[in-house]
Amino acid sequence: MSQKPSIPKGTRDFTPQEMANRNYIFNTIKSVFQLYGFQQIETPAMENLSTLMGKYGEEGDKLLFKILNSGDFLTNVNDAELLERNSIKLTNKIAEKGLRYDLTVPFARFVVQNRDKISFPFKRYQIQPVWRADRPQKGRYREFYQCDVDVVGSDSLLNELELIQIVDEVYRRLKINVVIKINNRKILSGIAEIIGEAEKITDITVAIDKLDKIGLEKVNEEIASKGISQDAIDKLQPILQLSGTNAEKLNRLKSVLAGSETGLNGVEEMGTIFTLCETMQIQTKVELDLTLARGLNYYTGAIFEVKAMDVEIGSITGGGRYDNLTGVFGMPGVSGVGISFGADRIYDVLNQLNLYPETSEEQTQVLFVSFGENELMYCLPWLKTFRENSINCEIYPEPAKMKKQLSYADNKNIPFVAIVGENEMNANKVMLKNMKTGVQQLCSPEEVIREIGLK
RNA sequence: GUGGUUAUAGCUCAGUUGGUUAGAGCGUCGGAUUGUGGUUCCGAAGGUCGCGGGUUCGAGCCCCGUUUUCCACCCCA
Repeated sequence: MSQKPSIPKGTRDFTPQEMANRNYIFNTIKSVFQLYGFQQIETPAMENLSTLMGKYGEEGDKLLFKILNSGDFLTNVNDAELLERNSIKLTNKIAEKGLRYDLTVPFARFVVQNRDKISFPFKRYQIQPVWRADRPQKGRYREFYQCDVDVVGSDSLLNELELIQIVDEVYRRLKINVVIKINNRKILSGIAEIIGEAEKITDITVAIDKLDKIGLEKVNEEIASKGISQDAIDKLQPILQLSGTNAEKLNRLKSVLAGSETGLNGVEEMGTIFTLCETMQIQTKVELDLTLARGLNYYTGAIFEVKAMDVEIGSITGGGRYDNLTGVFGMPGVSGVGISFGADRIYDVLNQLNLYPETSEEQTQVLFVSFGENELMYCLPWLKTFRENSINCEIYPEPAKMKKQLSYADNKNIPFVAIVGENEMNANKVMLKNMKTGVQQLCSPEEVIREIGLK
């Protein structure tokens, strides 16, 4: 009575090889975060649904995984409610927890709840999986990791600079060519204001965000379908087609947005950020892209998006400035800015470009091969010594045939084997074999440590 | 949520117009080789053809449903 095992839609297993590769990404990101003084936190996989609901819009609520209450969860539901078959209403009665959808909202909750233990500005990073009941497809999963780094409680644009520096450093270390696209919500608001459609800011930004994907014509169609006047659309055209250097674009915007205080404010912020980037000699290309909008409505200032140049994949990092994120949890006036590295997409990029380092630090360096109980016992103190010297080693735990033990080393890509039989025990040594060259020699513990240390 | 697509051995995949006992490569295990891996040779194990129904004398193949895979849209990392 065996059944074929499977895992839920949109989830994945990771093999040891894959984990080594993923850890390379996480460790790289982590060490850069720490370089800038960010500290790690974790929050629970599940949150109260009241914390999550309504934070991601109506679409987002549908994508939340809800957790059925334990026990007899129908106790509080009466027959009338059951017969009504209203899923949303019923869900509220039978599920009070859900899996986290991102790391930002739980972080906002964390800040409010732990404000007495935090000193501001609070710089935190968080690397954890999130879950979305989305339909999986390329580069898109139902369980995936986010690597979030945020500063809250500081309005300074130096924070924006630091985030750009972090992006620059992380992708240099990972050897991925990227371009950082940057825009400002205030500029977008200013534009909406100038063309006389300030109310429709969301519809406009959502549409122009698709510009490089569907083209100018379709964008205009979509904007028109949202009830925006032809006059406004005409005014929008020169702005959408703005080109040149960042400075040229900003200059042009300054005159276009002359009538909008918010817009000018945004232009000035961008100017400051570009100057800072130049001063700090950011190597990655930082490009003002007015078509960058990002769907999330809680952004209020700068918005970032990072694209890989050599691979066709969605954005691999994104974020922005959000004022008052903690407001919904009763703590107003806390401004924050942060970005999120999409670890799973970075993983896909590295896989396609094959950019992993050749040797992994996690790998076993020596395998002890032995032929009987006596040999096993003889090896144990050796293993202890090696481990005390930080050499990853293991012993084949049963007296199998040599062929089998060596194949095991081969499959695990272990560079050295220490063969132990009667001769070696009598000499108080091991036969150390280099699996790559095939060369072997009798060695004392010190000699083995030296030999492997040389690698 | 909408549209398309896929499912056959542990993995990657063949399988003719619906016709007897469903094949290959890789991997696994055993042997050639009792203390030497990767290469080679020989052999073996391994399948309710995703699941449920239907058509048919007969279904891996046709029809319906369902689940799953991948892809596009919506949205997003």
